[in-house]
Amino acid sequence: MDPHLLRTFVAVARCGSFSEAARELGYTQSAVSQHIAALESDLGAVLLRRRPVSATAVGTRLLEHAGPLLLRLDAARADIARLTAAPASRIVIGASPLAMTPQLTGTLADMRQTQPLLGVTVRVLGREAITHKVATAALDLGLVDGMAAPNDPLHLPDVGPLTALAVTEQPLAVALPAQHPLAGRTSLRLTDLADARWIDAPDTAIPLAQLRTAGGTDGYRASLRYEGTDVRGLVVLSATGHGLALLPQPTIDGIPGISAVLISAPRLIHRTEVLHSNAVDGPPALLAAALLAATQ
Amino acid sequence: MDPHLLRTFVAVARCGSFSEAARELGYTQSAVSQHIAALESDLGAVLLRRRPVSATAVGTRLLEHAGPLLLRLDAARADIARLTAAPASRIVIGASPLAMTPQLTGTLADMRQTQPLLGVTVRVLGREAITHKVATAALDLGLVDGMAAPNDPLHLPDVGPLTALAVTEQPLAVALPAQHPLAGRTSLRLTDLADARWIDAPDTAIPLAQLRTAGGTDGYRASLRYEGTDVRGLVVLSATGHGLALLPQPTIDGIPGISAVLISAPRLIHRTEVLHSNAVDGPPALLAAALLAATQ
DNA sequence: CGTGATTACGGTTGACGTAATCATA
DNA sequence: TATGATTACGTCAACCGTAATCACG
Repeated sequence: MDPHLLRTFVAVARCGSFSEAARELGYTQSAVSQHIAALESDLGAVLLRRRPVSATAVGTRLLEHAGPLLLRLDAARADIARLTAAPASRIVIGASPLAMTPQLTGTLADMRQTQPLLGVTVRVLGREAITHKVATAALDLGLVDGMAAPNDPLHLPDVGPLTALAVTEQPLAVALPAQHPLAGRTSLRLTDLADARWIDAPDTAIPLAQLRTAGGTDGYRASLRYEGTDVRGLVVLSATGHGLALLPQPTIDGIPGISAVLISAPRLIHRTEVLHSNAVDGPPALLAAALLAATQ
Repeated sequence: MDPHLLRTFVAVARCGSFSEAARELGYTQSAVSQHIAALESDLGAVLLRRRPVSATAVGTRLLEHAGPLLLRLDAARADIARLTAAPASRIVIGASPLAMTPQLTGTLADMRQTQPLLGVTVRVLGREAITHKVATAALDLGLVDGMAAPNDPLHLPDVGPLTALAVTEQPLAVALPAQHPLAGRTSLRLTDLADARWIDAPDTAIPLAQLRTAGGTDGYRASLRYEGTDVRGLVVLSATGHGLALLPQPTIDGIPGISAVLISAPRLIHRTEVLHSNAVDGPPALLAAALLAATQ
């Protein structure tokens, strides 16, 4: 189970073609064929059906292992490189849309005044992408938001020794169109909305899959899938009755046409965390410390 | 970053000796030396100090990556082998001490009546060991307990695509000696006990480290460390005033000399989960389903 | 000095490319 | 028949062992 072979395997499975994967990896068709043959003989199972190429049951299972494995391997490489290399003067921050609160951007502004030469890039991404990219050093710092029980850490994929620190906890609210029958309420139980129509915006609002897990039901059906990372667009959709969305209360409060109704049960909050490789020094760690200090 | 090299590296770091690691791995001293040299040149950093052998800062960091990485690699191997091999008639169950409730052992007894030929082994272990061993197929089924927010899954190390299903949720209680001033209370806030003396029994009761995380304080100091997996021994220690322990309420209720005082805040419960490789058939999956069905 | 890590060197193995062959849409 | 996977084979590098060397206690 050489990582090279695994890498080839995932490439072939993704491309659906030996030759295409070979091109992508800079190998010959033959080498790819030999890689797959080596893996299959090593594991004693057929991993791929050929012509057309598709993963068998065993192959599919192996893919579930291979992804995280290769990610962690890249993360380890990148982490060691980060320790070895000199600290950069440029810093790239990845943030999920709801993590971009005025509170956080404010402290970032303060930070820049003390270190004006620091080149800063902010990149808005989905939550999983941020975790992966922080681990593999494609980002210096991550700001991730999500839903959790009070004082509970977010459930982030385990991609290596990263430091996650809570920055904010805000109440959760449903974005209801102003004319919605429940719009007048001050609070609601989440389960009361299990049969409503929701907008599934996994990279922006709380993913519906998470609501189902938290509620233990298979409700929270999606009327619309929203791909992308723009909060305003989601709010506009919600205001015009396309469906509900679960968001931090301050984000939706005061927006015309929308009523923010707090979730009273189960006890869940919206949480933002800073994510970085747990180096003690360097601009990312300093900035993380500043964000943490500013919000406590 | 060949896994072979990583494996050699962790062996050397653990043994504190190239020659000892060579013996353990079945290599020559020379091969081990070459492995370490290859790793160091690949990563461009010195990983080990020699004479005596100890890990450098970079080496220590690499060790943090290498452990989980190699574990996942073993898990992937074992998982594929499990899919390929015929289902065994023997089943090995790993359980953390507090997961061994009459409720669970009862359903296991029922199960044996329907499948009397099934050879069953029960092995009591620490939580981490169970997760690792289920992932690497050293166990067919795991019963793990822990502390969590209501309806929240346990925070288990991510060692691959395992299925974790909730079996029980029980209230948490502190085991107080009967003569303790707070023993008469029906419930307590956990933070009120932050300055008390605790027994740190990470493999039996709730680990104190977790209490600190949940409470956000660095209290809950240990007066005694209890290694091992025997609940009765822990209770005896607690009854004779050696320190407090956090346990599921039913476990301590009714034991003479001990008062079980419920935890009212923060909202935390004791949860038990069944853990198994998510195969759909075979004895482990059937047993997991039976356990789940019996407790809902 | 002696134990233990490193370096030198050789044999074997394994990996990849070229090219021929096979199989399937 | 054409595209694309497999097999055959040659070359080259990588790996590990033997043995000599080096270095620290």
